[in-house]
Amino acid sequence: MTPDQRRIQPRKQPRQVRAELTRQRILTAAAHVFGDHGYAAGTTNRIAERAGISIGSLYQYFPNKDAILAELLVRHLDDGAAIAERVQREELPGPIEEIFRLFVRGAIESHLDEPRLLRVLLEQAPKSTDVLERVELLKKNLVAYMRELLDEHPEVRVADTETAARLIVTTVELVIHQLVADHEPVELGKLEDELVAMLTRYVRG
Amino acid sequence: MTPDQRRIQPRKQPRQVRAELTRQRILTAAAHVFGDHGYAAGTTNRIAERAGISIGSLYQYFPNKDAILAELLVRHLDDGAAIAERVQREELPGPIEEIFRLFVRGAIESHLDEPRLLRVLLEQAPKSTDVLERVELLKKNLVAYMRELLDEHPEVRVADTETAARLIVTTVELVIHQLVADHEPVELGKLEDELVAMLTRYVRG
DNA sequence: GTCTATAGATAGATAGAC
DNA sequence: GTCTATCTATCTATAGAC
Repeated sequence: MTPDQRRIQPRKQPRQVRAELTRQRILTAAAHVFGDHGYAAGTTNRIAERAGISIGSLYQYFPNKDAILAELLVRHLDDGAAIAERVQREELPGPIEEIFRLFVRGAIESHLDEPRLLRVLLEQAPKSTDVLERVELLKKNLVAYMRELLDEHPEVRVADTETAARLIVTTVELVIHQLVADHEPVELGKLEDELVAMLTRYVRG
Repeated sequence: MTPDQRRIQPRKQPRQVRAELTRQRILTAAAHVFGDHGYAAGTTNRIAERAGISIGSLYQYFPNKDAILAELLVRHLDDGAAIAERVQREELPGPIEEIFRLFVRGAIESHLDEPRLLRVLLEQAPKSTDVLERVELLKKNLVAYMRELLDEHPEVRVADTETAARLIVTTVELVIHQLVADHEPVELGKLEDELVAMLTRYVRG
């Protein structure tokens, strides 16, 4: 950026900030539209309309429809990774039940915002190889971490920790995707309790 | 049908049989096409091509694309219901672990044929209210039956059997959808064992 | 920078010949 | 009954005015 450009716009709301705001408006609108209508019926026209801009403007911020989807998914994955990291730092100690509870609760939290959107993202959206790789990598990391945890924790008595880790990660992911989308928050507490109980009793043998 | 009509076509391959055969050809082709390409890219043209008929003929047998999807899904649901009934007749006696094994194995069996198709049917296909109601009803029945089973079985020590039944049915359904599609048959045995173990230890407290 | 208008592509579905 | 040819609708994406 040259000094000239800085002098031209000395007011508030410099270009980049305003542009970033519009980007966010589009992403938020897209999240609602995809969540409400699904992938195919979540048209770029609808997104632009909901964002309060024209279709032409939308294409100034994103090269195509799938780029919007990809950004929404990456955003969610980053959330998930952040939560996973947080959990991994916090809870080396404690009973296995508490560890599972942190894990499950983190997963629930990261799905509370837009549960219907997430099902669209993960189930319907055509994923680019790039995004697919990210998903696979994140899941692989989770499984590896879970296996390590099972191997090291004294309470755990399951034999095949690799299979167990995959089963646990898959179960938590899938059950939460479905249950968060279908149930009221008041019931989520109970489901969390039962899911944690199921996993705990499983690994204790 | 009048006597005249009977006399006009005395050969083999009466109309209805041949028509039913064509219907089945279309459904089989559609199963492959949807499984391979997904919902959106599973076009009626591709289905007709794979079935070896023209697009016009296809529309003589089905009113629209979604009717084909719906019939495939209903067919699968009927399979599932049949298996559930079979299990319900067989296994009042025996340890809870064996009951879960029948349940899980039945679920796996009914997904072995066309796992990728099933994911498309259940995740991507826009479901009509009619089909949605059928799915809900089947699931409700399964949950009710599972709850009854938990309530009556002496080994079961879980408190909230309603929530537990829903968690179990959801877990089996989702985990199997995903795992059958993703894994080789050789691994399915291990996953079955672990899933059964998880459920058994869960309800035993 | 934002808009309107529209190009370009492809889908589902139908008409009408044979 | 089956086909080809085509209609209609709808979507993504772009061009060009302001």
